Amino acid sequence: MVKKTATGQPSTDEEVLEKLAEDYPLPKLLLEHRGLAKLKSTYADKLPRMVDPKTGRVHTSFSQATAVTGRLSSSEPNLQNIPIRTPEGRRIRAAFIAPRDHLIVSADYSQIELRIMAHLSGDARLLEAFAHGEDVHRATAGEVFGVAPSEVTSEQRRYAKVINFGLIYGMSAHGLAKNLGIERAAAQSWIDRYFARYPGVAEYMDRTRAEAREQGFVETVFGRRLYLPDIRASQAGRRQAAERAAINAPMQGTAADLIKKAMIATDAWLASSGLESKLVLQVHDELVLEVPRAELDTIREQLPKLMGGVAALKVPLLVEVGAGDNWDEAH
DNA sequence: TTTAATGGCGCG
DNA sequence: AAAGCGCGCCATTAAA
Repeated sequence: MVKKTATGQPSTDEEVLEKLAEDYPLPKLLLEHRGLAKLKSTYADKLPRMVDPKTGRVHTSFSQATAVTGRLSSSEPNLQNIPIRTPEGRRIRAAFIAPRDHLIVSADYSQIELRIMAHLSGDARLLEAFAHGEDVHRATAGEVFGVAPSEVTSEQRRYAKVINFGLIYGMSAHGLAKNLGIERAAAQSWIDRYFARYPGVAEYMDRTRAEAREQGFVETVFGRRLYLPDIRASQAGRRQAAERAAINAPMQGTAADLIKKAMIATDAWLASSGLESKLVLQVHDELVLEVPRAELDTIREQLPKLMGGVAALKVPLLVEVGAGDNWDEAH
């Protein structure tokens, strides 16, 4: 039976259409059309109309008190959802260009939420993987599949990546099974194997759910709270949704705290150093700057140190920097 | 014409 | 019944 929407209508979302595309030619065409229509209406048609005639730039508005986890949100236009995942979408991103004699620099925290999970859980294997600068998805695959990291196949790494992300979101065996296209029981056994290899993470998840239930809130590393009114709901669905939010919020929220500290540190540094580089955007785990070519080496050297040094967690904070004539090339 | 709900989908 | 967190915005439809 096909998936239903909230109002009981048959769903035509991407997952359903991909499935139908196995048997019919039309769904594929519809997906293509939808993807292109999305790019045209939301970005290609819209953004040029939002250029401020006074500055020649697109100016977003950042809200500091919208997202419950402490993230900023961006609107009118939202510049935190500019496409990057498809070649067609990247052409939109490439339209964000640096002024003459400047470059766009992007500096993003690598695997920030998984690093925070390692910090919060204190799990020995996870801490060690990050301490040694390992490819964490590969390391996880090695543990879960019982092979040496060097023997991990791309398929195994893909599985491990889905598991790692799933953990951050409080995903169930059902969700993992659907995502990987495997049986629920098989998904559960992967989760069991994960927790057997990373017992600190399992304890952390239990501890967080218990804390949420007892206190009615969870906290980030820096103490910002997310209240969870549904954590004791009699309706299981609402209660489980609150539990997933409780699992996710300390990780997403701590990441938000860290990048806010990084923004403050970056602004203070640029202001005090006489540099002409400017912070122009924040995209959750990424800072975007406009940098005079003459300052590129300085920014490349100093910015990762600055961003990585805003807090001393039990794992190093790695920052990846890219530069280019436009925002796409900066990645 | 504006507002609200809905389904869908762009990003981290 | 739902089973994956957090956002904002599009087109469409219906109501105000």
